[in-house]
Amino acid sequence: MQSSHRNLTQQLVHELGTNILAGKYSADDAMPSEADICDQYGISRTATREAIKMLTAKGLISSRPRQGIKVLALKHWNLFDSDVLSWILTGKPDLKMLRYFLQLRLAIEPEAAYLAAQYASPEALKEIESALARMQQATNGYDDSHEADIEFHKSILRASNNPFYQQLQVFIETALKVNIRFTNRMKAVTEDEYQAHVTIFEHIKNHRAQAASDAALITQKATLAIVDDKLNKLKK
Amino acid sequence: MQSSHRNLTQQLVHELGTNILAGKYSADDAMPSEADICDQYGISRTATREAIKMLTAKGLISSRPRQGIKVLALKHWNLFDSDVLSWILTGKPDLKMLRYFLQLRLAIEPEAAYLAAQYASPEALKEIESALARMQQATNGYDDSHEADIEFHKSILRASNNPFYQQLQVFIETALKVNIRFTNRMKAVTEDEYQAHVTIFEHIKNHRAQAASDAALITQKATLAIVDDKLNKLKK
DNA sequence: ACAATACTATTTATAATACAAATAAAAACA
DNA sequence: TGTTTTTATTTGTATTATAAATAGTATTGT
Repeated sequence: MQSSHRNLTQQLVHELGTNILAGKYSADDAMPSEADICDQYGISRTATREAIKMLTAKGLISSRPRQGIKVLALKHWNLFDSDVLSWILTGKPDLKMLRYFLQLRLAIEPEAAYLAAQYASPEALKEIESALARMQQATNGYDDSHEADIEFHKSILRASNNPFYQQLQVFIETALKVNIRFTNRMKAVTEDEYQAHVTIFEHIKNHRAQAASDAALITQKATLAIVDDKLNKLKK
Repeated sequence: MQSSHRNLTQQLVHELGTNILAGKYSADDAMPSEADICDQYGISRTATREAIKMLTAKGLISSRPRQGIKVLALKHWNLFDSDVLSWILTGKPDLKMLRYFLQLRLAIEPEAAYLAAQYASPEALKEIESALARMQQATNGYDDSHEADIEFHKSILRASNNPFYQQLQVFIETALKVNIRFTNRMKAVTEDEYQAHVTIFEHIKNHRAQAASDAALITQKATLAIVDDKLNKLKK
């Protein structure tokens, strides 16, 4: 178990969480009992149980007398929990997972742009604009373009003025990171991509909600189409 | 603390969770310490700490030495956690909250219908159809129409074949329950509403993805417009 | 007077032990 | 064979003790 600034319980949560997401305990009954975990990691039952409770709260496992600890089915997992999302990222997501992410981004982001155009505060607008500026600098090599890209998408969610959309920031961030990993570009964001982002921002700034939504939709559809295509070819 | 079939830790999680969502500890430092909670509910530190860890895992609180336990800002809460959603429902959500729900449903449900039209399995289609049948029976007074309505919307999410959309079943269910509470209808779902649902199903069944999405969108927009209107009038 | 440092008190973090409760599996029984 | 009882295993709860972290206070040196 890696040493760290975090306490024992949190370290164990992280360790077991990554293992579960990596499918290490998929053999159904392969999840160790409380006592096993204590032995294996050399820590007390107190810390172990608290870690187990945290994973239970995130929907990853169940823990009952005599039955022991079991990894639950995927449908019980809190997939929008930021820890769970970070563990997905650790666990080598495949193309299918990328498609799942894109399919939800396609729903979320255009509507978030719509809401941002309606409700964004001046401060929220400034945040979007500053992320955009960082992207431009990055095309000149002065900044990390992908980081700025992520910040742009997150700032629109914040501008939506809706706590549910705001909560989805980590989801979108993870989706973008998975996407970046697959497109495998060491290269920065292209000029075309940057211009598409500028268009979205201009529409938001000028309160053209439907136009902002449409502009966001187009990019999403294009990206998803490419991945759908790849997956269809793989099937053959 | 209500007695129940659940164990002490789970009872305490529920108790504290509902209190937090009800804004009982909003006074910043009003959250009691471990020792206080033990006294107040007459239970051991073990059970108390495990409950605190579960609430921490859901993003509701933080707990650090010397600082004690604090309710975190809304943006840290895992709003898509099914427990948190159930506690929102307990906590008398207002019109603004209903709008937040509707704004996200507007994004999710049309796209879910789109995906269902593309990917639904025969079994998934049967589930949608059977929910629809229950709605029709309900117009004749033989079933709970709202329950059937909720089941209809959830079955489309399941049919999407995407774990993220499937995970949002509890969110949509909660959104519908909040909506039902506000429209305050003792009456069943109307014939018009039922027909709108039939249309969506037919499009899904016949793989007309865009038509299914559009049909789902129309109802959502109408509902949101009504609530937006109410809120605007309240501001004046 | 001020800044840096050391101290102290409070609260959570971890460990260890003991026993209670739940329950799956095995044994006894009708 | 089907039902009931027993048993063994695993988690649930309680208690006590000590360690670690840290906000607030006091001290010290300049």
